[in-house]
Amino acid sequence: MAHYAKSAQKTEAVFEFMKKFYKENGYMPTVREIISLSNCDIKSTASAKTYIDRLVSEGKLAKSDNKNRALKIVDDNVKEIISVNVDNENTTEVPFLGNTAAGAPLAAGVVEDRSYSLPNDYFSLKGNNFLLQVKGSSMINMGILDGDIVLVKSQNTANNGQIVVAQIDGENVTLKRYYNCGSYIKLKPENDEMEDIIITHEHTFRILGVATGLMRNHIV
Amino acid sequence: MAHYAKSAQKTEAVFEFMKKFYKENGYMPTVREIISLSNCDIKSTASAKTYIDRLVSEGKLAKSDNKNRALKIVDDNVKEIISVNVDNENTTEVPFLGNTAAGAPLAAGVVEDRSYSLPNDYFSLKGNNFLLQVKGSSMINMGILDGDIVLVKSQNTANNGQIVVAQIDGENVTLKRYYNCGSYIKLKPENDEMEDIIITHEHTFRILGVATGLMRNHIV
DNA sequence: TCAAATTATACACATTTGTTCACTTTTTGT
DNA sequence: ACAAAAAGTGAACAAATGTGTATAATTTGA
Repeated sequence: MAHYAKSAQKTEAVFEFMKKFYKENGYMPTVREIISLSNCDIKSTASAKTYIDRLVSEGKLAKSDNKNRALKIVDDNVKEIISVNVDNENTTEVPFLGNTAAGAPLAAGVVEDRSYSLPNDYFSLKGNNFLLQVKGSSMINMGILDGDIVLVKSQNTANNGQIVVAQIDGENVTLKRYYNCGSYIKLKPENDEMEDIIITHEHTFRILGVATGLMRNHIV
Repeated sequence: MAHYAKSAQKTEAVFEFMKKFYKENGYMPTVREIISLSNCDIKSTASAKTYIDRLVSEGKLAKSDNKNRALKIVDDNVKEIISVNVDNENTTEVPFLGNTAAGAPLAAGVVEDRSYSLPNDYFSLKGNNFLLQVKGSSMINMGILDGDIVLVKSQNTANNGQIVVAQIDGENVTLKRYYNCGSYIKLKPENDEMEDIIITHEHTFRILGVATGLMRNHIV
């Protein structure tokens, strides 16, 4: 009863076409539209029907017999299909760019693989923002713990005393309190056991943003 | 060409039915389904078609001729139609019930005057949850600061060592680490300068929930 | 290479569905 | 109350669409 691997790919292609069609038109394609409009190289209504039946048996489509276009995408991401990434009035999508030890999270061409919808009536989300996960306990005195996600407002300058996301020598990204001392820059961890970091002119230094918020999804 | 006011209401009722049907089924009703399934008291397919045509001419529906169920809701709030309940694919509304010094936030009949949409792919939002703002610095060792908003999962029991929202003597609500010591209950503040709270049987004690997350909208 | 399983095709057919039309009923404005 | 306009009805029809069957082509595993 199992079907061949190659066919599984084609089934998926048909499914993709159907979702695309649904997104564009608001209703599902007919078997004949699958033949003529998809690029799946299907020439018979019976074949199209076979794929639909398979998708139904795989649980990806719901179907009522003998009804025209009466197919429903049961995949959880139907909503995603319909309303693509829409910020509604209460939330704003903010990209998640990795963690503070992960090198250059804002390098050109970085593709955000994830984002979170944040309540914009709680967080201040003007301008460009991103999220970063904290690694280590260097900001423990500020109530910023290992694993927390900080909300960062993108900007390349900061005032003394602000908590910044900074990149040193084009390498790792770090979250520290920032002081511009003229001839050098001081990054102060909020952890009594850690030393200040002094950035001299021999190093490249770049501010990526300023921390403006925080999320934590486990309390231990 | 104009039609009567009463009919306009009926047109709207048909439209509402169609949107509801679409929301539930993922596809639009046929003229015959409008007759049998809506409560609009329509007995003829021609009548149903008349309403559809009117909705199309009003710009509320888009239609391709001679196609089955080939209707599209052009209203901007399609997304709202699809994902009801304000919760869209990524967020869940969680009520904000005041602060930890605000008396009984969960008293019967309390009306939440506010709520926030939280990203449910970050926070764990199974079951009933609410939000509470922390007053004071009793949990500072846990990285929970004055003014933070804690996410609380509603439950009336807890394990030893969990951070609970509790109500003592029916009065103020407090956030502390919980230990059931048999003959008494100990609430331990995570602050070296504060004393444990011992709840004896002379007091009433009630667990309202367990802290599972945290938000902060300012980093100083 | 060979046979079985799978996939694909063409076509006929039945059902679903949109559309039209003649007619009736209801509503509206005077 | 009356006529015109609008709305509603039922039935017939045609188009769109899903379904089943017989058959051919392809793929798979040995």
